[in-house]
Amino acid sequence: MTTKPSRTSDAAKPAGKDPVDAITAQWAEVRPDLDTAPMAVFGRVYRVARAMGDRIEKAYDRFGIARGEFDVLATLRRSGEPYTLSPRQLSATLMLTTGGMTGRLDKLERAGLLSRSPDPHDRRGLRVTLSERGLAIVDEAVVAGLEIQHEALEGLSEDQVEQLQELLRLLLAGSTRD
Amino acid sequence: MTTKPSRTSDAAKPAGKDPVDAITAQWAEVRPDLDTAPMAVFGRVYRVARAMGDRIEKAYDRFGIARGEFDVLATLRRSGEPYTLSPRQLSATLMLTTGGMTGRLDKLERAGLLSRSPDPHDRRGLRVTLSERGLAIVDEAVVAGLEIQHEALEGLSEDQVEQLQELLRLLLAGSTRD
DNA sequence: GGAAAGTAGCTTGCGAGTAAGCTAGTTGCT
DNA sequence: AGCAACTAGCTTACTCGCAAGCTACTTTCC
Repeated sequence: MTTKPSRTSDAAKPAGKDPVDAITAQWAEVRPDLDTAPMAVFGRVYRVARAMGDRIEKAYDRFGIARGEFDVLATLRRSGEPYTLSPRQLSATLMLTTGGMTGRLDKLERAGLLSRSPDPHDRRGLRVTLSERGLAIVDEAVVAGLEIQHEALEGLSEDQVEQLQELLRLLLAGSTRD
Repeated sequence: MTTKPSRTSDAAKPAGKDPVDAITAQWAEVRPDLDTAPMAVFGRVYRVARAMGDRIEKAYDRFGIARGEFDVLATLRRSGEPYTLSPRQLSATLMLTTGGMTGRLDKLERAGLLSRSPDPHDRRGLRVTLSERGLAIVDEAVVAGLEIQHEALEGLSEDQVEQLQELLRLLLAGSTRD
């Protein structure tokens, strides 16, 4: 629970021995010509993303929303008052097609967490606004999500988190370059 | 293409200024009570996972396989000769339901990349075996995927990659603990 | 002012995954 | 031996996202 280094820094080779190590070891055996280092990096990234996604999804369960729906509410929430954005802005921010956005908004509107109203300046457009209930729920859910994320970082010192942050920034830049 | 540091290490605060920074800054404004550090870490993890997944998916296109299908072939490949596993082993390894596995195997079998045969020791079971074509394709595809992953790491020095590796190991442990 | 091009949001059809349930075959207990 | 519990793989119903196409409206440009 506290800041246990979760072992990994005993000998020269930390050899934490996780599933990704097993996979890269297997590759090394059948294809010794390959450099498996990148595979290990991204393999862990994928697994962290998936594991944390699942956990957070489960945490949102009790608010009756899925993760994608939380993302919509959160985007509205952090845009500040009056918690209003257009479907277009939302789908662009969340990297979702307009079709997917329509579906999410339908569900959230049915649940009473937001409302759609016509854009007064452009009759093609809509304005999506967080309802009071939506605001309350997202404010609770974001805390619940952070809680889980915080727990997952307990094995790292503050310095390590900061280091990780910088390295991930580089990695994200490299992964989205071009 | 080479080893451009992609800028980020000029001043004290690297301030690479990426989309995740913008999001956390927004949160800090509307909810200054929240600790947004974990959000930034996992936000970047999600984005890297998604961006790289998309890229690799595209790279596999030219082999006529999707990413999930590659994963099946790769699991068989790295199990070594005779490149045979049961659907159960595959679905367990790939964290896929048996129903999902059936679908993937159907597609791959139809494409001639693997074959299903009865398990001689258990008449309930099957043995899935990589075909010659499947073996050839996965051996090419894995190289193509590594290429892309390697490129994404070009902004990091060898030391940084190693550091990142260790930190990700800790992060994965914390994300899958319990 | 009016046609062409662009933009907003919705609808439809499709692909891929899960969850739940089925059948056939195996293992374990008595 | 015989019945209960388990396991392997498949099927079905459902969800969710994307891609493509639609209508309505706006902007641009002559």
